[in-house]
Amino acid sequence: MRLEIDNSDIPVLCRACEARHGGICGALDPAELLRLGKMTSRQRYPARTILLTPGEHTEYCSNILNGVVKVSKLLPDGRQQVVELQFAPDFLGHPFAAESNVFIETASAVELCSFPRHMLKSMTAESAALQNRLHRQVLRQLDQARDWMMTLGQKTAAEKVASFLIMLAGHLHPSEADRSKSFDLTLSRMDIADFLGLTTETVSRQLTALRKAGVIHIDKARHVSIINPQGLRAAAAQ
Amino acid sequence: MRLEIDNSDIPVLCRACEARHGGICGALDPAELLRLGKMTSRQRYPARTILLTPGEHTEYCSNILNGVVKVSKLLPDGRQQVVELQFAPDFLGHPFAAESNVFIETASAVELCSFPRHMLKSMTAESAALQNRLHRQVLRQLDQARDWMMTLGQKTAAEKVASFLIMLAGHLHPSEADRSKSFDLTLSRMDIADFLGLTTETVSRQLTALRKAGVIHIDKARHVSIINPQGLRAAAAQ
DNA sequence: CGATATATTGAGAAAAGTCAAAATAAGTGG
DNA sequence: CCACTTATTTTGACTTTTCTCAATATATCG
Repeated sequence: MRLEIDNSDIPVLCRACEARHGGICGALDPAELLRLGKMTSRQRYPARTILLTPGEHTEYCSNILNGVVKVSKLLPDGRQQVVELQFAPDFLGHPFAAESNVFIETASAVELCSFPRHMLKSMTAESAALQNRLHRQVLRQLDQARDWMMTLGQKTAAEKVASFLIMLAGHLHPSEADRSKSFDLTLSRMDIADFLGLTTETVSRQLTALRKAGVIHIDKARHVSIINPQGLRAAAAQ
Repeated sequence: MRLEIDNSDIPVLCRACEARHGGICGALDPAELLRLGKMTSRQRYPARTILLTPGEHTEYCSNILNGVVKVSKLLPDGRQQVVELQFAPDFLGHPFAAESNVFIETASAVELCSFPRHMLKSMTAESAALQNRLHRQVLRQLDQARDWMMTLGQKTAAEKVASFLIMLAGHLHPSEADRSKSFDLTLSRMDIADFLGLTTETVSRQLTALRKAGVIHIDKARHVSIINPQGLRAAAAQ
């Protein structure tokens, strides 16, 4: 049996999918993929689209195909904490609960592959590998959340901003070597501040300090190049 | 068939276990419980026992039967962030990885029910219900971690301390009504500070402020009674 | 009861926040 | 493409919060 015969069983949508192997779909065999593919729709959202608000019900889950998604929590008085940034090929949504307890918004232009939650439910019941993959992603998310708790609770403003740049560079350019990374921030100073537990002014001042120290270069406020990765790591206390 | 016949299949150890129904064992049928029970040992640890350090390998997982377990992360320079407090009947350990990336220590006298990690691995492969329960616990832990990120990033020292007391009261007296809760702090001021991203002095000052405001009563530094639960919630910004 | 660890309190220093203004970037219609 | 408007970012001066260091008080343990 030739490979392309196998491949022909895979939905066209999935064959071209950048996220297929890394995301939860990597745990599915062609038959399962076909079943899921029939219920799936691919959608584009511009930056700053609200995808879900706390208390809102949804019957859909998604895979992130590209772009950055911002997950945050709100206090009654309006204070906001960004609790996670999600990148392709992350799974987005709650496999068991219909009601969201977080605020989910696109931070850049985003493409999602969405499918009904009940599909996920029935497929996890059949495929231990799928549930395993979902389980592992949540463990990874928990670990990241804990790392961020360390940043939020113990680090100084300068260390927080440096840590943020390192984290973002790692997600946007996972394969590249350390030196001279260059990327778009996507998030506004306000978003970064809400992620780091700082104010926009403090974020701006710390970015300026890193720039003046020759560690990074900033172009038009949103585009960052890391000139001295080692210096940045030192500034992040890592 | 009488109930006690069913019950006789359950290991003696498990029959008397306070955590059986709430913890992961609640997902197991008597046969599975018996299999796991044979590999299980119940152990007591005094307060401040180090259970696992970052990088250390372990081939065991546990259920917490009672007591409080402190999970923390360390920075190279010694700064510490407590990233979670775990209570009975939580599952303790990583179902997939042998190497720990956190520092785990008992915060009070603790009783654990430990079993080999490979047992968990083989049992999750067979029982979707067990994997599901583990998966749900991690989702709950992630949600708690996110709530704590909000506390760490956005709240003032006063709000952090009030939030901590509410959280602890909820875990130590889950069934009781709100009014006049009374409990032991278990953690030192240092531990609380490392959990809240504050210093011991600030924690102490904020506790004193709550005491002087008539919201709580403190006895011998470690025993707290909540006099005005509503005032405490208001102080926590929740 | 004394010794040691833990917690509280006070005074001054440092970090980050607030408010206001200026500078830069982005969006819009001619 | 440019001028104009609006939003975002940066910078400065000052305030507040929390930290640091030191002293005192209180608990815990043998």
